[in-house]
Amino acid sequence: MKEETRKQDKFTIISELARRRGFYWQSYEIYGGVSGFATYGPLGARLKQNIERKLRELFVDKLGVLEIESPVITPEKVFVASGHVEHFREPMVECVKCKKRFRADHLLEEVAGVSEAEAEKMSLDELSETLKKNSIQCPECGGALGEPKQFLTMFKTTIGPYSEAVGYGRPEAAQGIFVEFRRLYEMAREKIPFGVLQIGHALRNEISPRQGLLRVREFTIADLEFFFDPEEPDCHLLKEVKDEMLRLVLAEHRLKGSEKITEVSVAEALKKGYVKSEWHAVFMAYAKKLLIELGVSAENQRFIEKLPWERAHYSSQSFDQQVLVERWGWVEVSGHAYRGDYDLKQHAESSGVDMCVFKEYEKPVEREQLVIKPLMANLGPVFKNEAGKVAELLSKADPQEVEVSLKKEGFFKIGKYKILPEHINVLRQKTVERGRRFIPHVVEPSFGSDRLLYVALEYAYRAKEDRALLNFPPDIAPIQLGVYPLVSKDGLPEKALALCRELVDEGFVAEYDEAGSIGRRYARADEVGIPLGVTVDYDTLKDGTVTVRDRDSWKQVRSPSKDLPQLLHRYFRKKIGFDALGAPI
RNA sequence: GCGGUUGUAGUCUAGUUUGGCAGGACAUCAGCCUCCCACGCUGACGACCCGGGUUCAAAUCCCGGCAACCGCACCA
Repeated sequence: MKEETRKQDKFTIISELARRRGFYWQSYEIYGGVSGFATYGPLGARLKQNIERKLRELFVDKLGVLEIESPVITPEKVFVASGHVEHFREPMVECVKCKKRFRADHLLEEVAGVSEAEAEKMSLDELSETLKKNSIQCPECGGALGEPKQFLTMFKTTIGPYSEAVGYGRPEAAQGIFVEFRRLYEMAREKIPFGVLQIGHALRNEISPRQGLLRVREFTIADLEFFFDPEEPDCHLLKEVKDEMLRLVLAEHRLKGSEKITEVSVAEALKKGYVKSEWHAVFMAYAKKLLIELGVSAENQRFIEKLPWERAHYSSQSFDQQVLVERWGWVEVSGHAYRGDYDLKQHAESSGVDMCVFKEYEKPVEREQLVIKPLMANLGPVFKNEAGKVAELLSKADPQEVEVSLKKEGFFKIGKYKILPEHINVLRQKTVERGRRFIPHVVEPSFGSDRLLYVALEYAYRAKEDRALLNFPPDIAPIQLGVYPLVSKDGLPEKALALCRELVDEGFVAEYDEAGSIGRRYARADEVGIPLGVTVDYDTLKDGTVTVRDRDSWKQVRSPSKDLPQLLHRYFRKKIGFDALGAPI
């Protein structure tokens, strides 16, 4: 891209506008700034809250998902169990001569022809050895390579005064949900399926974050872990979104080097097996609708299926929801991973806590079961002090086998012990199974708040008659109303200020402005995306009506100020449009 | 992390070649004007990325750091 075009591209314009008007900027500016960290100003903080509120409305209010808030600092054990300590790192080697750094595993793949799967499994020592064996040198300058080192992309810290109590800043909010699964399951009244949402900060020590809000080291993630029974994978919400169209870039096409878009309905995507789980597909549909509500039209969105080696270690199928932005092309705004039972299983194993759920059958299943009961009175005298061991072995034996062997041979050999019929009772016992125990499967939609905010900004940006305008959807606009006196004299300011207070009292985010000409104030308001302007003029003094101005069309309607609260509430709830706010002028 | 380019009020920028009072525009604030889209007038506020060096004197030259942009690399 040419320097000139870059100067005017939307990323530059948005970044400048964001800084100037207080949406966001780079943190720690007074000390020169630190890349990968952003501070949200008054407008940005509010915009972000509004976007997150929409996530809550969608998932918590409508779908009944539970929301929690858990710590960022996490003891090492958790991320050892989750696999992050092992996988959230890159082996790097540095050239001794030119100091360039390379991924050690990638070098082996490219230069020595080691397969990707193999290279990924290697330890540092193995990598080092293989590099030496193949006498691999710096691909840039031919210099010698140093020892490979791990670059861990999690932030490491210690908990309390003991250096051995290692902790990490979480790179995702999901683990905070998995480790609390038992309690959350109880709070869901032990009913499956259910979902848990967490919106909070996550940390990733990116090597070189350079894309403004799109890649920061500390960011806000909205992880929704949805737990369901893999044997009953049906989603009751499917009917609501089955006809929603999804634009998919499938792995099979990507493997052939194509980014062909397959446009199918949710129902079709499932039928054709493009998306493996109903819940997965349903959440993708909701994600698409959410982005539309944030101002990103369908044709500027797509879901790209991750290739096996691009997927995170826990995932068996993943789609990234991407949005087209001007400077960088397609960028990820949400990830949709099928995590299976990976995480709960890992935590169950590491912690020793059972992560199974119990699901009652509609009708209990009666089952006749073969049971072996050792008759200790008879075993004792024969095996003496080994009798206990024999009994234990018997409890592990397959009853079926025991019975068959006894019938056929007249005895059953277990280890070095010979069991005769009189040593045991073989019973047919009726048991009633009332349900099933299993580890739930998880589908995870995971949104990056900061990225949602950036795309909402970029898609809201319009240049109109040489001035900037942000046409946020009214329900995410950081400021809802601008209230103005037409001129600042003759009692109009007092009247307007009173009206503004009244509207704030009614629960609106309204701002009063009397500085400069009315045109200038409209322009100022447009630039931060205030959807409606309410202007008090001389007619207001006579008949109590005010003008309401629409940010996008600049149209105006006239309405009695006393009707405003009710009308505006309906407008911001999307019950009525702008024209219904009053009489045309 | 590497290489190249760059860093002047909130924003855009002049000045850097050749060291010598840092200037403008927009925005903001106060006042005037103003009956609906950045009008005009008066005034005010406000900057040389940070640290060190050379020099009588540094925005300017040199060194180091930080940051941004571009390229490379990286992005579980």
